[in-house]
Amino acid sequence: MQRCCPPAAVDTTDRTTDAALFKALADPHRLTMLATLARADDEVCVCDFTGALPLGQPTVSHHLKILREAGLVTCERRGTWVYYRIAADARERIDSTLRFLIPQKALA
Amino acid sequence: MQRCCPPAAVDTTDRTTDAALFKALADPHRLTMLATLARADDEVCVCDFTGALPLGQPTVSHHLKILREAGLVTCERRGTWVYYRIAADARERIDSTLRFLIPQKALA
DNA sequence: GCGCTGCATTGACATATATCGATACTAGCA
DNA sequence: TGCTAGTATCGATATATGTCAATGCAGCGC
Repeated sequence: MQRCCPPAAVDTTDRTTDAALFKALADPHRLTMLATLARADDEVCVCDFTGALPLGQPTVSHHLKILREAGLVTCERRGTWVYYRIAADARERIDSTLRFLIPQKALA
Repeated sequence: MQRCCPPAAVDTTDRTTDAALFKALADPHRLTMLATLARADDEVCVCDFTGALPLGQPTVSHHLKILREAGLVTCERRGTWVYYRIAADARERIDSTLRFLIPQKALA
């Protein structure tokens, strides 16, 4: 086969970890939770999510676990209730992943 | 049931569109393609991807379609070959989605 | 036209994911 | 100790997703 053009250099960096981060963000309900936590002055109780989201309690717990395992939120149990808050570096982690993925071109 | 705390305001914005954007980013091979396009001075031929990725040609085409439908890349056919380039506003679209999702807290 | 080549689409299949019901775990309270 | 309530985990299921083989389509050269 003849060449179409000078062969382009395909970036060979493994992006599995980056993809995992975006995967955690790839659900509208999880984004709702994150947005809520990001806007909350303080922590948010799980029961607030189960009350406000059109999801069963196990499903809410499932999504929170995914956010936890992605390192985007942290939680703390106090008595019967569990309170979640957004990880301090959540935004920065996504930002830096993005910067590494799509470096900002110099402005023309 | 007694309250655990003053009820938190759950953000009710529909995040379906945002989730769709992140869904397009939630695959390592698609991130590889995006990173390559972001670093290419010019456009990249599909054959470069099929040559460099451990994927069949239909699969590469499938992933490129997803990136296209997400508005992250554009393509142009010239003769036998099809050339892709990253959308000019790809980075900004993701950035603004992120800013809307997790507003940067004022620094303490 | 005919054949060849690069890319897109289709169909099938295996795996992953979202969801729920049932159940287990933990903490507070009688 | 038992009972109740909030949360997490488990099991099952339906849907979504990634992958490939087969096929279709567009453009080029004979």
